[in-house]
Amino acid sequence: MSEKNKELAYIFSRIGDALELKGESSFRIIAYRKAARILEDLTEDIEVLAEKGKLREIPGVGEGIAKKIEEYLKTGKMKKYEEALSGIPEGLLELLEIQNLGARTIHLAYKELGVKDLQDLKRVIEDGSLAKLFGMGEKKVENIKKGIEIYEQAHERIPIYEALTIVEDVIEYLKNAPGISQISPAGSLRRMKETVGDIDILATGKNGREIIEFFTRYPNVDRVLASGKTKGSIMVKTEKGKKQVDLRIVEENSYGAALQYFTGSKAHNIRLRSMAKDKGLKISEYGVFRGEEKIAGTTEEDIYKILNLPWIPPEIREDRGEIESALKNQLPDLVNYHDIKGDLHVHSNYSDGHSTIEEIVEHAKLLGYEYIAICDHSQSVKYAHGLTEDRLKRQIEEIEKLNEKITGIKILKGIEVDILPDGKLDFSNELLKQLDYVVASIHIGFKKNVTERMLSALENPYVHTLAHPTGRLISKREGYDVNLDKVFEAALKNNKFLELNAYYDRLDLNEINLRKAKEMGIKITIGTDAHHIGGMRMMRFGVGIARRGWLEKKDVLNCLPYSELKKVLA
DNA sequence: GCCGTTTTCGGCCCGACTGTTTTCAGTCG
Repeated sequence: MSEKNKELAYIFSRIGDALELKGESSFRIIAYRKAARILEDLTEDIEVLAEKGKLREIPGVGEGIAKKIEEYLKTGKMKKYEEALSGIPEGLLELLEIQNLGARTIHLAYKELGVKDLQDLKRVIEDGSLAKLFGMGEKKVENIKKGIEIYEQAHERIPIYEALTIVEDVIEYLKNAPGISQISPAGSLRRMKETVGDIDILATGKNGREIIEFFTRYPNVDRVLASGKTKGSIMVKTEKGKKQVDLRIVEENSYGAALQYFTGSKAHNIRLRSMAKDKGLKISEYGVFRGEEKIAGTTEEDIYKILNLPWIPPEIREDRGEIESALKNQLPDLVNYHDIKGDLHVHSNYSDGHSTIEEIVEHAKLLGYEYIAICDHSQSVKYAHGLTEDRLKRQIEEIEKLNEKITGIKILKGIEVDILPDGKLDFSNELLKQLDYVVASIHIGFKKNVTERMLSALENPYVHTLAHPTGRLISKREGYDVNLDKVFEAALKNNKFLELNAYYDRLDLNEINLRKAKEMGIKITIGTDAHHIGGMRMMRFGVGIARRGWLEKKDVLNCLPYSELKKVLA
């Protein structure tokens, strides 16, 4: 939320890395990384918490970390950070991201061979000096070399959209593998994170080796990284480069335990295993054990049940309070894809979309929607062929005619009206008044008084929703310079909705902000911002992120049936 | 470094694989 939260999260994470390189106690390292993760997730402003003396109330923040936070907030510096990084060259920490290469080896290479960055590392591999170090050898070096290769071509995270496309194709292919029975995506993909590191698939079947071999013959395979009887790993060619896909085969009676384990998150799993331990049990990817005796493992539900927990949906398994809620039997009843009754943000070929209104409507019917809102750009957004007043009026007429003609679905006359650099809206109130649904957003002047402009838009009686409130693009840009706290307050006060833009590169608001909005009592709309009918399928990512933000059906405007939506918008 | 109705000290999730080792360390997920 606040800049300071992010800065501190970054600092603690770097301290963790630095201490790892220096061979510090692993528990201390874990403590720093945990603090980093929690700060990253925190919606409250750390400065505010510090002022109120509430730092120690944050789980994972004890005396030591609290003091360091205070020191940083007061002085802008942290002695521990400088200490931890001292004597560690700039390029060394980055090497921790390379597969098959860990802190011990990096440290060794640094001490013995003066390796300071990736370039040095490649050099000592080529000249053979790394292999000669104590405990090293040809094969280890060969694996590190492979790790570097993967790091260089595929280490960036994969957008959920791309990952899902790949995994669905691979799973479709795997259904024909000999003797395969159950198949599921696992990992952060199953948790619907906005980006994923790698693609994990879990399956059961009679002959693991045969299934893995079948897997390695997947048509788009670029290279086989590993192929055994329980695990296979391939690089798949995609439009955007090569991506790694892992397949694991487990026994039928371990499927639940393995699925739970490989879905993660790591933090969530550690909590579960701790709880199990307190009960004298042990959880592994093979099952739950009391001593030697296996007492669960076939289904995920069984694993949770043994800990007296209801099954927890994958999207919220992040150790962000879901276990506490589950213990109290107060898990949210998360919104589902089939709860969505319409798409409230679609562009037509009137502005920069590629589909006609009729095509969009037909497609919306196919998706089972009750309504659809056409929200094209307004006149000032020239690059998107924004509608002039005249063209908007023509569109209104077309929609009115279509509404008389078609059955089974309602078309809402909408607009995505720009909030101009001076804070005014791009159309007059007289015109906006004629529309069913008004979305306001910023496309011009990202750095110019964004907060004030949004606040004034939220004061306008004809605006319903603020679209993509932070303006971030996941793979491209940071987002507006905006004070979201103020925007949220204004939305609440004026009874406005905030958008979860489901376009895979936006996913804006993100899960953390969604949860905050929900807790404040602000309702959310999920819109795809589709520019062609194919883009309307982005709704599933929107719902995935909504679930990660703990949203329930009642928190989402477009879960309302048309009759009720109409009343709310009026 | 954090944490605690079993502990204010002594724990902190678990197992597999690999490669380098004569019994284990490093790395991964």
